[in-house]
Amino acid sequence: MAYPHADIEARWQAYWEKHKTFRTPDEVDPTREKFYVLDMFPYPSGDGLHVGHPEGYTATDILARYQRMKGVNVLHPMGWDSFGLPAEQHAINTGNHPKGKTYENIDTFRRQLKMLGFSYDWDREIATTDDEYVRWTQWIFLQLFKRGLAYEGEMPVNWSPDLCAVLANEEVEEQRAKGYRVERRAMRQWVLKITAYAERLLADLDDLDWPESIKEMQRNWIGRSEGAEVDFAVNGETLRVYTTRPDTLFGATYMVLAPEHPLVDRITTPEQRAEVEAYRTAAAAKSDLERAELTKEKTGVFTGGFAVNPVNGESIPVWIADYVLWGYGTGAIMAVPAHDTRDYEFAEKFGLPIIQVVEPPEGVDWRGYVDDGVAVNSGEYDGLPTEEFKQRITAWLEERGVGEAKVNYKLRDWLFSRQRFWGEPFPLLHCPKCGVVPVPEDELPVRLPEMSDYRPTPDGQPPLARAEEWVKAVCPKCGGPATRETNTMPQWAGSCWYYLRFIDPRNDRALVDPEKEKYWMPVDLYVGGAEHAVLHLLYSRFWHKVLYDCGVVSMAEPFRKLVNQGMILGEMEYTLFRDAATGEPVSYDQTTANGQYEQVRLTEAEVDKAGDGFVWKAQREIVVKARADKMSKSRGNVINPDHIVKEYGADSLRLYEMFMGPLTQVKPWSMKGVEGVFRFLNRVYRLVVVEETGELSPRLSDETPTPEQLHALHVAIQKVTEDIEQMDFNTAISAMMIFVNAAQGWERLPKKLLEPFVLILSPFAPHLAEELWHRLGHEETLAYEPWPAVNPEYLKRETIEIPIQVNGRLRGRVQLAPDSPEAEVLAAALACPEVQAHLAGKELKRKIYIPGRMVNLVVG
RNA sequence: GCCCGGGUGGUGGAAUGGCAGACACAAGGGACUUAAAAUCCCUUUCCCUUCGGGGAGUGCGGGUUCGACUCCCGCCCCGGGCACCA
Repeated sequence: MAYPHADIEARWQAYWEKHKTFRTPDEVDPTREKFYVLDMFPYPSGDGLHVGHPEGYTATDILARYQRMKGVNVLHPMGWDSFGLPAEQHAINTGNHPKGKTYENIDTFRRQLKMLGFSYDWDREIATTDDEYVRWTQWIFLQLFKRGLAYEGEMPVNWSPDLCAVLANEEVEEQRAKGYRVERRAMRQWVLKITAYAERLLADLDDLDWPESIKEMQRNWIGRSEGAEVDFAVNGETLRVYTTRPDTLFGATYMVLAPEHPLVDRITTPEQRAEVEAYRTAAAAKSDLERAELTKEKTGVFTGGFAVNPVNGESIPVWIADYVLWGYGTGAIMAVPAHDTRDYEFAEKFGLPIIQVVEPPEGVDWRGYVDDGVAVNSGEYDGLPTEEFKQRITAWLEERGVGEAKVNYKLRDWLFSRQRFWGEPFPLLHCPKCGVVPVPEDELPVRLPEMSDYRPTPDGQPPLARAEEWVKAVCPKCGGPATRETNTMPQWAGSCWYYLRFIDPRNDRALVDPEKEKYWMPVDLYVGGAEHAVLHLLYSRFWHKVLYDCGVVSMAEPFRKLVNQGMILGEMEYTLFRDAATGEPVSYDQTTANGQYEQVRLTEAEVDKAGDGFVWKAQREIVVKARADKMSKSRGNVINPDHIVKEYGADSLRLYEMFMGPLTQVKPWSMKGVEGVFRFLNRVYRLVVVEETGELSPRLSDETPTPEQLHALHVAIQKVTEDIEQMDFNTAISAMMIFVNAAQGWERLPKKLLEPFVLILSPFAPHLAEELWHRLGHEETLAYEPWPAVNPEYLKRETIEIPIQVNGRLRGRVQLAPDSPEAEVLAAALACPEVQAHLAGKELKRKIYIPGRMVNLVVG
């Protein structure tokens, strides 16, 4: 027998919808405290919701419901990141506009989310594919364009012939992992000048309440480095290099240019030309990734040219090698093999000289020593510590006009166009007379046309180029004929600013009303997966700063606090390996990568822990594989939230996902664990209702709760309150379980005792809580009932138990009043018989009392 | 290679200088039942025990402290991110 979760959940979801319980007022009251709690909105894929989604969504929902009960004005919205490749693929396959499939998927997602009882203000729902939303995405792009932050260039890009699309550097890995080919190709592209904001994006990270790991990832991505540019003379020309170690200039024994460097042509000697050309051709054919993959073995070719080192007039050979990147610094380096790992490898391979110029600490080999030290073999600079040397030599270079201090970033400009149909069209026209002209703001949005063929063209022309009528336009400047830009924006565009639109989703005069923006921003808590650590979060911050500079938003950073939920893995699986040929079981640690094995699933009962691993009970020398894997269709270990809700109810799913462990941690799914929280909810239900009859429990009473009951209740209130604030949801649930375990043993259950308990349960299991609240005699929703306050009086105990240690080992306990003076506690401790046995015949050297916690007696 | 996390019973986890293993799962035993399910109660880190208790124990090795899962030093293993950025 189980509590009627299906009825209860349907009833309260209907109630919330009918009463618009979670509607956030449109008008803002600046005097009211606010809390903007945001989930990373999902891409509504055709597969529907998976169990990973409700993890973060439940966490934010608990916070939202809790804050409402604290009287805070809460903004808790949901929407759809609805542009995306799967819908476009569907359109290509069927010839139908991707819109249809997209909005069907949204309907599925919305139904599934409502089924889980999240307290979103659904009146604020937005989709990035809505015309009204696209309008403002395009508007923001125009602001970037007008500020010179969007430019067009013939760029070497990552072209995927399978996707017929250009990918951002950041996306290459992801798409390759999915099996798509990616190669280099030069194409006309729109690029956003994110590098202009590199310094601010880096500096403003410091004040954010984000996980340190995410901030660190962004810092690494931006990759700021300080150093110097130095001019070397080659054949009367200047070869400029970038180095972070100008102090090692005396140790430069050769130079390396990127194969693409324009100087290569002019310095290559006739004897070396053929070899150099061959190397350059080979390098050009490789993608960035292929170049990186050949890391193991350095390659390069001598150009025949020599460069003169400005600090000592030495002539050193100039090589080309693909370990030097054309896109970073000046595309050329001075090589200091003694103190740079890459240069060292290269010099070793090609027999180039290695000169020590940094003295490492005592006992460390100078060869390949890359850290700071003291200068040697550097003329008048000998003896200088690295840091000081850097400054002196940079000043010297600047004085002579042969170099300067320079800051560099790894961050590249953001390749912003895609040769796809299903994205925001660029609000730009190409006019033969006026060049690139923005579409006037009052003509936005530029809508996508209806088409019959959504395929991209194999030559890289976007599908929009086929929409001949759509492409034709009139230039707003000269009135002459113009053509529309046929590239579209990447999926990131819509997700860059959606958190702003939630504040004022139906505004048709501005993307957000400034007064409302000022009230609601920043987002107080942003929860989502760590996979967006760099891309989405960096792009959003960039756009936000541009909007800040435009005066559209009032502060420089959008997300005050960020939390990443940990991934939910499939169930723990025990696998026995058998030799495919003989059928003999093979120990997992004996298996090899190219061996052929039959894999057999074992149950927990068939295995036993042995040392670090698990063995097969039937044959204990056989080690089995024990691990939980990522959920995936191919592994067949995907848990469908619909099934869980059907079987156990939404409250159980919510509660289980919060009870599994700390929110931020990776954790394996356990069906048994779901049943565990389900049993807990059943027990809660039975405190109030007699399950068989549906009648109120005869144990309920109008009496005043006993001190013992109040104590248990207020301990729970305190723990749940603290834990919600710290997002330690698993221990909050544990505290409620402790209360319910105690309550089961009580003969009488005063309503005044259960009511506050139902309230603290409500953020976690809102449907059941509403039902019980109602059954306890309330007409209205509990969503805005004041959060129960802890009464410290009830937390006090008449006596407390003090553990007594002798030499740090627990030997006994004493019962005392909590405010007993130290002397009394120590006397009781010494009098304790179990303790005395360990004191006998020894000298008492020290007595330590930690008030209310414990006693330690040190004897010798 | 570098940078972050993390390592605690059979399992998920709790305890952030003061009783290691809360809470839950699994397992074992019992009650109820014609029986089963459901429910409820008990046991459950390991080893020894004369059943009073004793000893060991939070990846490994050291250290600090009256006291260390917690702090410090060195190492091993697992997960994630970055990876020729000069």
